[in-house]
Amino acid sequence: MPTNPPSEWEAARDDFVAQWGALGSHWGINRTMAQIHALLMTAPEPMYTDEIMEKLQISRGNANTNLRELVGWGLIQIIHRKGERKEFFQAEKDVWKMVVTIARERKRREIMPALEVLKSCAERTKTESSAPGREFYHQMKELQEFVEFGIKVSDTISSMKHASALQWAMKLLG
Amino acid sequence: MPTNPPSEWEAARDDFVAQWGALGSHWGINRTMAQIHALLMTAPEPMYTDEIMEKLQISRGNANTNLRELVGWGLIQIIHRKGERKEFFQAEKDVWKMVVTIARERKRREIMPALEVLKSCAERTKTESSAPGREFYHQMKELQEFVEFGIKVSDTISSMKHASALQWAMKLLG
DNA sequence: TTGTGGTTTCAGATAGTTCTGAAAGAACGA
DNA sequence: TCGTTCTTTCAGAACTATCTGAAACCACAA
Repeated sequence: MPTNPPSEWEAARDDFVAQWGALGSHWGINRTMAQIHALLMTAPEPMYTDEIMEKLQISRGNANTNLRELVGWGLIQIIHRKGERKEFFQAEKDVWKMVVTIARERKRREIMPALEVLKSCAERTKTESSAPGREFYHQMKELQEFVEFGIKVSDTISSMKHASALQWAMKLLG
Repeated sequence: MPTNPPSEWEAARDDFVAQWGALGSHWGINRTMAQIHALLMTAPEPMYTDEIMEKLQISRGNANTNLRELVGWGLIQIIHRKGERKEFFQAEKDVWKMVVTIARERKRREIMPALEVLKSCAERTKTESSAPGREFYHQMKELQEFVEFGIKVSDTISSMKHASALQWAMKLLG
């Protein structure tokens, strides 16, 4: 089976997939998971496991695990085609929805647990009387308030439609 | 040399250091680097290498490397005390300044290179004529514009004083 | 049932990252 | 110059995250 020479857009796509993978790994997201996501984001049609394995040269186990993980994040969807037994996968293509999804998941998985620790650190040292103890308490409190505030801002923006968020941001910049 | 029982604030601090380390590693920052940062953030006085090694139970090489890295990020400062030969380290304690610093560095190190790839992907496929090719071009363009916009917003907010940013955000929430 | 096409699991292998510790280097005072 | 104190470097060790591949599993049709 001869492979056609890749068109320019397919070559560019390979670069995009590679870069998205690298970016992901700088941000604590498994490289392969990010690559699969990039691949599906730019796929003209939904893809199935074997195509993804082939394209990224990865094993079935790896593909399966990361596809499930992406489904867990809500970044891709499983598609069942009538008459077809196998599962197809398709990524959300809307950038705004994608960003909102990622923000929601990271908040749930990482920010909230961290916030709990900050709260507990503050709570436990509320009554410290030494100077360093009081200093520590204030710092935890400040950090806690900052994070809570950030969460509120993020939630507010996330709940906007893309257009409203854009309009709001334009006002900030203008 | 007998060690005094740790005060409550010191115990809480250990939790904070551990959690900050874990959080860092979820976000692509080396665990030790994040721990050193947490330690210095909550240090009543500037600390020197041996104290840090002792407190975190890490080797000299590890401590040195990560301290340099933190200096490179602009998150900690080297302090020279008169009469003392060794270097002391001290972290920025202002949360707002800290966040702005992190945002600036991540932009420089990770976002800008990624943006370049997006631009190049768009540029290279500007004239594609196939439907998937055009679709890909539009997607890269959209992503590029989104990122550029995000950078502008982030720069604008970063250049504000903490108080102004707060005021602005209150308006958003209100 | 049994066969087929597809998915999931997971023990062990691999690769990538981080850490250690010892040696070399640098700065300084005596 | 030499000795002391502190910092830097880096080869190899240790650790962690990720990946492979094969076996088990599952759903369905014949």
